[in-house]
Amino acid sequence: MSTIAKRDLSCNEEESELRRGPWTLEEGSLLIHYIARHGEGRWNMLAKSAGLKRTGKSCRLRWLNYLKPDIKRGNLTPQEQLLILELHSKWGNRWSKIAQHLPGRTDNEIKNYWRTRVQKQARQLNIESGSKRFIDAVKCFWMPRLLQKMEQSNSPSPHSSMTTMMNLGNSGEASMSSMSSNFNINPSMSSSSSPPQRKFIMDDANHFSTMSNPINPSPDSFQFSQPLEISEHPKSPPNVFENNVCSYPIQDNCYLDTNNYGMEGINMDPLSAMDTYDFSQFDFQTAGNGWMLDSMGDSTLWNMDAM
DNA sequence: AACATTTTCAACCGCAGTGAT
DNA sequence: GATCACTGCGGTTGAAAATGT
Repeated sequence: MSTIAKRDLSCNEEESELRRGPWTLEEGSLLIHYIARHGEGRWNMLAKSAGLKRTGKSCRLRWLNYLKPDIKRGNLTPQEQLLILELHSKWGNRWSKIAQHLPGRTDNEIKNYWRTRVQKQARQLNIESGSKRFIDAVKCFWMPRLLQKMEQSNSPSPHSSMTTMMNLGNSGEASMSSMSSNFNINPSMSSSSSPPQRKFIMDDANHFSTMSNPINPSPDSFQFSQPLEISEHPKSPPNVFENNVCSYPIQDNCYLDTNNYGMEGINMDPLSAMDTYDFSQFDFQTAGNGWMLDSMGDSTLWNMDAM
């Protein structure tokens, strides 16, 4: 153990008494009640004062990742997954920063999601998870599928969930817009029964809406409560975004232009993208392991249907 | 049912940044 | 400016749970 780690234990004479490993209910209860009375912070002192035989660090982690009342539990929604993908493409492994935009989700949870789900996909595609190829694949397949799932499960109150989720920064430009400003989700890519084709549109007022009929927009829209933020990230391929027109860079010098409000607009669905994209660059490992069918469980998004 | 393998995720570690002394 | 204590972040680990054979 390093000297720093020893220092973290703060009092060597107490080192042997410090507990490690999984927290017990009793410890959690002690921590909750202490914080309820005295608030959080000053973790080393808190640990001692609360009578916990834990390091301050351990207390902080347990509180922030598990015990804090506003922690959201359960699977990440498609909306949240989509946001993680998008924000990661901009900021990389800035888990804490990404978590700030997902209320109730912790950096640890997002990090775990990325490592266990997203990187797994990358491995199975035989591409590096941070590479441009992977980002392209995410945008061409995963994001449209997530958007479709969002649309399919368009719960009774999409407004509230998306408004919460989209409560981003205020530097002025859209992040979700890069993949959702206006493009079609073609249900043919995954379903034998075909609901009407729908479009995702974001207007100048950050209204993010879906439309089954572009002339007569449906009411199932939601609004970004603040202008969305985008920031430079070297790993992110360039997006062209002007006047709510999004062009996807799907290959070098080749863009999918979503500048079309009509039903004949260019599809962004995976099947169509497949027609355009040169997938010979991917070394798909489809034989034997069935990754496309089973790799994501309920969140199987890159399935054989889509391919 | 039993065992093996894989997946998940809570917890730990080391490091960097910051403020106080 | 040097040192120390503390906090927060990102990477990693390993036990438990889930899944496969």
